[in-house]
Amino acid sequence: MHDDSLLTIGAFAARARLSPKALRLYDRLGLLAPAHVDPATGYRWYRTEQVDRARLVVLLRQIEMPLARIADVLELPGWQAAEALTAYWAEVEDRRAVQGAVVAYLRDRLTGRTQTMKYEIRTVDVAEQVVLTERRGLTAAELPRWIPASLGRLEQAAEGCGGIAGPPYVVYHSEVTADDDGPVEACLPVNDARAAQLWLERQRTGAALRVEPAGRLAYTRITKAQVTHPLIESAFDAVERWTAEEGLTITGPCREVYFADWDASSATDEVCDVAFPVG
Amino acid sequence: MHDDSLLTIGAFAARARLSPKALRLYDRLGLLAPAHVDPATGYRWYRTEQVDRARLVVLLRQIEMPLARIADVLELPGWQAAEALTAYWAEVEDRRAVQGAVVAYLRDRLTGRTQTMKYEIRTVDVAEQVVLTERRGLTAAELPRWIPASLGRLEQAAEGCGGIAGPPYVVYHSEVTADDDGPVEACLPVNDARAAQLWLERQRTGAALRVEPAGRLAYTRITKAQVTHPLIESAFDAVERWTAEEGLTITGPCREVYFADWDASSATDEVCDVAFPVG
DNA sequence: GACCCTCCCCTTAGGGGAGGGTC
DNA sequence: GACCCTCCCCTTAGGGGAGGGTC
Repeated sequence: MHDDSLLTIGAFAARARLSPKALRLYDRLGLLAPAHVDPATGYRWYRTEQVDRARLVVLLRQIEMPLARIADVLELPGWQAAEALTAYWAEVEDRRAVQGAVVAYLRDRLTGRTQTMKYEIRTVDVAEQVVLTERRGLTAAELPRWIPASLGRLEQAAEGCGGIAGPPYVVYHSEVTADDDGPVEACLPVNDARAAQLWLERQRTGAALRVEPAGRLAYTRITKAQVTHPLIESAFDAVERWTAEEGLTITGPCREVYFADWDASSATDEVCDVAFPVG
Repeated sequence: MHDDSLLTIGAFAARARLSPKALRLYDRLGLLAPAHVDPATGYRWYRTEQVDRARLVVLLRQIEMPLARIADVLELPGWQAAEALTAYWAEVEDRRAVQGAVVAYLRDRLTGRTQTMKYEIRTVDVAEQVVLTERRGLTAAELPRWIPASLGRLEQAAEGCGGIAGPPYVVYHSEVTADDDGPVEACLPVNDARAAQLWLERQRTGAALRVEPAGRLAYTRITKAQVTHPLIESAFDAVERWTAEEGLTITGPCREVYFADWDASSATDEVCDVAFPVG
């Protein structure tokens, strides 16, 4: 009746190393339709050449790519498919890097705060700076949205103020607790203080201008994966403990200095200094 | 009516950084029961001290630990909880290592068999060996179960044959294809050929004794993550291509030599040599 | 008015059947 | 007799409502 070279669903499944159940699903989703379906019996018949495509699906499922995304990849020509694969895997690895940081934090916490996490602490002397700032009372949950938005506005504004003179940073004027945050200040050093003054008077935005005094910072450098609650707290804790051990005094509120391009960084790239002014 | 220090589900959720929906689920699963439930209204009331436990659940969910497993971890004392966490994460990393190998293979395949995967090929001269063997026709799907079972039996048997004289290996007497495998032979070198002969006559098991002639092997060393279809095929391919390039001739069937303790190895440990006899 | 309650439906990728034809 | 078909139910960790009380 039908072509002898056609395979039943069971035979095809065995060749492709997957189950008839899976094949019926892939058929229904349009991912891998049988070469022929008997209109009377509903029997599915597959062609031997379809095994390659089926095997590819099996492999992509092995790396847990969702079927919808697999469908997209299957439509792409080879090299673009390889790029899509690479992009997908990069997402997976980034997520895993963040999770790895969480695991490190948890291990510490569960073993009873033995704090085995290692942070390398350094100090740096910074000169006086004129900074454009925005200030606001925020809860911890609002921070991840507000910080980029505020820094974005400040960068925009800096163009009229002689340009950006250094990396943006965020100052936490009250204790960084998880339950409620006090005033938070986004800061961006600018080159031209007088232009900034004039600009502010004209614009009447929420921004302000102030002078950040020269001083010494104790800091530790962390990766993008670590810039998240509650991980980042353990970095702050580490700097605080270190200053105490060194006999230094904390002379101001803690801050995060974002020295790298956030969007261009991957989870394991260092992007931020967690710092306290010390004396 | 109720204690002023109690929190509503909404307030508690905000502090713990999760949703009321999630809290109701955790309540139902017995993972995190409210301190008090009003019998008349069904309102859930949480105590402030419960926030820590809730935060712990949030962190464990961030690393995608299943709720059932989280429930177990929560019952453990601190250091054991840390061990359970470590065990869980090791599983995750192992799975990811295997998937990483699949990604590498796929990248090659999708970019059109440019075969960018690098295998370091070496040769080694092996002396004549007396080996205890089991032989059987198997499909690829049956291999992962049969190999360890067979080698287990041979190890058992080797005790009566002067002990194990070298790493076990598996010989594929027909082409290693995915669709159907021909005869496969599990081999274990033993020290005492005469004892083995006597032992075999007494036992009448499925095992046999033969002499593996001395010769040269071309091989590449692979990790546990790579010992899986279809990855391992690309390793065999690489060895085959290398022998052709070197002007060598393949003089016998290919084999896998398991030189490391399989169960004690992690996914990224090297465990196996993929080899061809060459002349 | 804002908050809380209990259903109920939905999502992913199939596996495990039941009940009934088909090679 | 072994294989295939189409339902139908089940699993995870919640999110999105609807409809109706509660602070």
